[in-house]
Amino acid sequence: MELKEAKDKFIHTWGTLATQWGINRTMAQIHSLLLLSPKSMNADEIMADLQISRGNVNMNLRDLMDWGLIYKQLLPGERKEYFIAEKDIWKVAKQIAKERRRREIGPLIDAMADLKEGIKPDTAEKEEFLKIVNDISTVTVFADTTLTSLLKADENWLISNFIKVFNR
Amino acid sequence: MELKEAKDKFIHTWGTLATQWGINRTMAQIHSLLLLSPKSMNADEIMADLQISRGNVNMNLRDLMDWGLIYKQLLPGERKEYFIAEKDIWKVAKQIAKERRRREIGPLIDAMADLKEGIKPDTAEKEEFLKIVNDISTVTVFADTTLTSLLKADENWLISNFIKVFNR
DNA sequence: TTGAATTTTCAAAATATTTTGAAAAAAATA
DNA sequence: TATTTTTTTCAAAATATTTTGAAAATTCAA
Repeated sequence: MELKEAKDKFIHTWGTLATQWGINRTMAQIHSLLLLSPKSMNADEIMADLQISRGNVNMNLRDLMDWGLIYKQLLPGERKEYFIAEKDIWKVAKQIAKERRRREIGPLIDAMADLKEGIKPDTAEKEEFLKIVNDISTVTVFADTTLTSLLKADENWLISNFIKVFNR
Repeated sequence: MELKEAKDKFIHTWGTLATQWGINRTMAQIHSLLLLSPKSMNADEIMADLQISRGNVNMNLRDLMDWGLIYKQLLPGERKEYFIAEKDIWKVAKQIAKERRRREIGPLIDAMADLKEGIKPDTAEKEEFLKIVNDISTVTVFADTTLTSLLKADENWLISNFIKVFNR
């Protein structure tokens, strides 16, 4: 397998897998392209490389910046904007986890809180309903708290700690 | 807010959020309907309640069983199949985590392993490429290991352990 | 067995999401 | 300021996913 082939495979795999977990294909492809690129790239280069439209590139570069996975780089003497990916994979993983926590767990916590407030347990049925809402609330808040504290921890502590957990 | 209204809100919220994380809306709605239902339900009841087609109900009940979130219940004297949701929210959370680990992390580990095998580091460029693949491999395997060990742990230990982590 | 009840399948339709590309806006230069 | 380059926007088109519903398969009782 040659390098070009391997890179293409990497980009393709990343793109395909991403769709399975709610990230769109193009965003994942641009991300992997930049991850593998030794130098920063501009919109035209990305368009040419992945054969996609300017609007699509622009949109997804924006999303990737929102996710904190790439940075804009202004090169002196260059009009165009260049983009470079965060190469520290631990940071990448943290960013992804952080963003997914915000998107997936946050709204659930809010929704459960609303329901808890809105219903008073004055019948057996309502009590039963509130039991489930409360259970979900507990688990969700727990997951959120756990993830948050993990994300605050630094890499080395994280690894050593979980080697312990794993060896239990 | 009355009970019916709250239940509808719950089902609707669950369904909407689910789409944000790769689970389809109907599957999430059927799941929450069964989660809130004190008794098991058959396909016709679910169809009537959510106003969806038989095929759709059948398909998603099957998926929910694959996820381990609902069980088939054969009632004596009844021809129809009845379905009941796992009500223990800790088990539900574990099942979801387990399934997502299998779908999201597994294929990534495999893909990285393939790339590592296929490329030999005989040039600087290839070495650089392999560095990234290896980094991703490490983080991914770490996440997988961590999740697996967490899933093996029991609820009480899990909570007490993470209270410690959190208080650090 | 047969036939009625129930479940499953799957092509076509409906819906949702992503992508395009050209026009508008913004930024940089002269 | 006027002009050119670059970025952004967004309605329409393309693509992908979900849903329907009727036919086929299966299951069960007699």
